[in-house]
Amino acid sequence: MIEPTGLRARKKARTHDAIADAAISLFLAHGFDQVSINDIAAAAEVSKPTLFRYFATKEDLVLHRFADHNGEAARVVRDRPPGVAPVTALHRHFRDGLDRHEPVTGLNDHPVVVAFHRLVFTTPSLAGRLTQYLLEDEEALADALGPGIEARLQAAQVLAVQRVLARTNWQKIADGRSAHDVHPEAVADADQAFTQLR
Amino acid sequence: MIEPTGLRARKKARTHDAIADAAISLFLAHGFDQVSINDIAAAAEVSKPTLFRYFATKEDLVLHRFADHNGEAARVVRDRPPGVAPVTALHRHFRDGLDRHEPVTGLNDHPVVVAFHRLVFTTPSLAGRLTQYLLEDEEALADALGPGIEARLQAAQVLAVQRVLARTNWQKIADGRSAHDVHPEAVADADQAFTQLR
DNA sequence: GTTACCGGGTTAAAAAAGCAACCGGGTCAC
DNA sequence: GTGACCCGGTTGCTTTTTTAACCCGGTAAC
Repeated sequence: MIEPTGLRARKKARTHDAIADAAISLFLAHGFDQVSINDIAAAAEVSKPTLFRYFATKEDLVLHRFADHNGEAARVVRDRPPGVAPVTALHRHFRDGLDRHEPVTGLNDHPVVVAFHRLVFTTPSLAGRLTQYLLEDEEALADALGPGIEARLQAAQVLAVQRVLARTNWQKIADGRSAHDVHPEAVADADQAFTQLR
Repeated sequence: MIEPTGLRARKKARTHDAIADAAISLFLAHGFDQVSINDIAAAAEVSKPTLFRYFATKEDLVLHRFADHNGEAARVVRDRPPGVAPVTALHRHFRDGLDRHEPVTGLNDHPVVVAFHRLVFTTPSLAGRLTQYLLEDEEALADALGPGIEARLQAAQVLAVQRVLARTNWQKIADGRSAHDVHPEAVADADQAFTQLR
């Protein structure tokens, strides 16, 4: 997967990042609804149509970071080593995420990450759009698990589990505890939840 | 002269500066002939045709700084206060340049300015193109001075004087002396030369 | 109750930039 | 001497970006 490193691609990536960075820092500073698209475009030194060529909606300016994880669950299942059950692979992957303190797991106490999550969870339109992403993820995972209603159900349950685990972790950290401190509980919760899934 | 502050103009100016800065720093580091247009375009993160849309020739990458002074002599004459002779106005303007240690006067000991001048004077194609610029300047000055052969002659003499004065100043500084040290001689030389012009 | 503004989002046309391929002159190898 | 390269510079086509204008829903003023 050697992507083109031409001038065009490089500048596109830079513009994308410039817009996203400007948007998120403005949102964190003043709140989602207090910042207009025009403000962001001006801060990123880009015109409004250009901004919308990179991000379909205002919400996506925030959520593209989650979108990066789009289809991740499905990929984990598809790429699992032979002889490993799908749920086991997902379990391991989630635990790896906890160990690496990945933001998606909620187990990250970096101030900007915490602030970012609070922004998402406390802004209705963002939380709403985020669930849309989760639904797409769910569908992809279902396809990876196979045909039939059982696959669909399992996919829904897995993503529900991950969502609850992540929110629980984030809540503990938002209450002031450190990621390191929370880690054991997070692992225990995950182990229990995933074991129950089988 | 309120120039547009739109995005287009701003980015154009930035691209222009990026190309010029990349070019000059590469030229100073490795010499004019040792650096190719492709090197400069790559360093400025710009394509070759784009580079040539901003600068007509390789030489102009260096000389656009002189080009900024294009028509300056003519402007000084046109804008002189009433009752002041053209040569007097030019004389004063040159002396102001000396006092402000403007690079065009040669009386500037900043290392990159000195290196820049050496680059120009020791590279034949650059020195050649520079005289082209001087000729245009001369014509403009002649027009500002009025019609007829006398105006043309005087214009030629004024620019010749300025050129010699600047080169003399630069030579002294290239020999290791400081601009502050050379300043009195430079003023004396200028006063003598301009007085003789009348 | 319209009038007028503001915010998210779209459109069409024109400018700018990128890319690839080329030209013409020089130079070096063989 | 001819074939292969490099360099300065150009050309035509495509992609990207800007600009200004607009649509639509909400909301505040009068």
